[in-house]
Amino acid sequence: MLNYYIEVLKDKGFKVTPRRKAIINIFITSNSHLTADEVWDRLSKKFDRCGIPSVYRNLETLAECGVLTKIQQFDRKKHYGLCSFAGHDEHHHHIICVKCGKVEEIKECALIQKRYINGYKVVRHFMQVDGICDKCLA
Amino acid sequence: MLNYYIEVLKDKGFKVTPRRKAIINIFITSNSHLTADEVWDRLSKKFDRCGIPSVYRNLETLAECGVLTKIQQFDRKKHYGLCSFAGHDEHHHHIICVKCGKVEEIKECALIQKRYINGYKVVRHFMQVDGICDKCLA
DNA sequence: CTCTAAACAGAAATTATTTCTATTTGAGGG
DNA sequence: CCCTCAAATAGAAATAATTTCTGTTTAGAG
Repeated sequence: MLNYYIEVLKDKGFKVTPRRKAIINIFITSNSHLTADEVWDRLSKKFDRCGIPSVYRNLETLAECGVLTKIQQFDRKKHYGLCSFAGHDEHHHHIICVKCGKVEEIKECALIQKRYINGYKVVRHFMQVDGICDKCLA
Repeated sequence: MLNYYIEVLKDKGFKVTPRRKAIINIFITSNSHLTADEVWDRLSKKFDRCGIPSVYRNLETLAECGVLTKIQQFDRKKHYGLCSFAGHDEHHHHIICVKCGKVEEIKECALIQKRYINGYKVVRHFMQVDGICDKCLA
């Protein structure tokens, strides 16, 4: 699983550094979305020296690669979740469990083939669904 | 137009204050989405004394009423746009012109009637479409 | 008109994020 | 395996959006 994401990183021309591997692992094991601060906390336990600017930069880089996806929460922090569609070019969005924070991919999309809406030429769109996952429902 | 939004405010049990009327007017005349800072700039020209915390609070209040809608941009500021569906309970999303910033309502939505996706019980969802409006296309 | 909760100003605090500079390191090429 | 260098990094400091706090004002119900 880690190796797959590393390949995505390489493919996009980014270096595979210990921090980046560790950050991906943090997301794999956390099974939830995390903020820069939360990632930094966990990263600090694995590395003696660890700057927060690197965390911000790496999260942004990983999001650029599609390894992570940005998640909209109701605080003023940026949240990121692991995206299992990384590397694929498949159009998709995400659903997030409001209880446990789990992130999954969904393919439902009203707009995938629409080029114009209300006379606007569509440039991009994003959708986020918040829900409660099956485990949390049980 | 202003009066319509004022009614929405009243209906929700909020007071109709000079600042709030002025803020709504700013959005009506700007015909684009604005940040707290931009609203404050314009408000300061109409009122001698004008605190930025009030601007933040009022934008949040107006968004709560549905008079304004929050718009996701690629900076780290909160953006708000006037919503002409305020007061209606009609399900809708927004399309924003990436050139002039105009905001319009759209009804296209893949999820309106879906209660479950991937086994998740859907709590809420939001979608934003970025595009180029007809005027900017011409 | 009076009263009260809501709205307000202004200053100060908070905090997420970015910038800057010097140092280190991954990985391609010899 | 070593050299090289652009990319990645640490750490400190700066930035800037937003919130909190306190005391004052005001909208609107009665």
